[in-house]
Amino acid sequence: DRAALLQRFQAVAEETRFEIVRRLSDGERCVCELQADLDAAQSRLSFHLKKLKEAGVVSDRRDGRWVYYALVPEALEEMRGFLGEVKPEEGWRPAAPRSGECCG
Amino acid sequence: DRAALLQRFQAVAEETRFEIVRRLSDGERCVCELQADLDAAQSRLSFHLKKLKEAGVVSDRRDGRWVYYALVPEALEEMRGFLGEVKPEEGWRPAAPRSGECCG
DNA sequence: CGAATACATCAACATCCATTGATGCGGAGG
DNA sequence: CCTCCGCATCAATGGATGTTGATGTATTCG
Repeated sequence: DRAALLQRFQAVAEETRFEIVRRLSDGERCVCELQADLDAAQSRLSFHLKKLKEAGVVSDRRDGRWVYYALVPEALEEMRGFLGEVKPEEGWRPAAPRSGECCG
Repeated sequence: DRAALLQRFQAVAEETRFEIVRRLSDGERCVCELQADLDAAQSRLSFHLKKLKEAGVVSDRRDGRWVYYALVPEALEEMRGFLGEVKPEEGWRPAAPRSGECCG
């Protein structure tokens, strides 16, 4: 789904969430750990983690009173796939302006 | 550079610009072509193309009175690289809550 | 030159989005 | 139970960002 893919890019393309994703790179973390790492208010993290989860970029798991967040590999792979598809292999257009009026 | 990388994600993570990138997938296009394809106002496209260019995602080339925009493969590859790095291979953390207080 | 075309830029406005502090909720433990 | 802790949610605020219409600039052509 194209809208879902865009949503994932939007989720990652924010400073705080970008850093969260990097932190989750080497395994799951609970909110309070991220809170300490990023020196961010708790409600702020909750907000961003929710965005990431809604976009399908992370998953959450409850263990006692802690909630652990982890990356969803498939989501990242999907984004990677998009970037791979659009990347121009070698096929360039020879710049042929439309005949007569540019955009008839 | 980490800030530059984030900027690239921010550039792509917007609906109009996302579509522009898709359109540029099969070669360079002038603004008026994109304008027709996306049915968008000219000043709107100029605004978004500027953002993409500032982020290094596209390059522009002037030919007569037309300006052609094209994707920058290295930029897309860099983003791809990031997603590949953070993607958890198989290494999960066994969820060991911090001893005593969670975040001492 | 002067007119027309392709595009960039600007200011004003609208809209979305992140931050903050307060409150709510559920689980754990005395 | 009652309380503390980890986390989610909410309303209000503020700042960033996209949209629109007008104007500016460069280039081509008659």
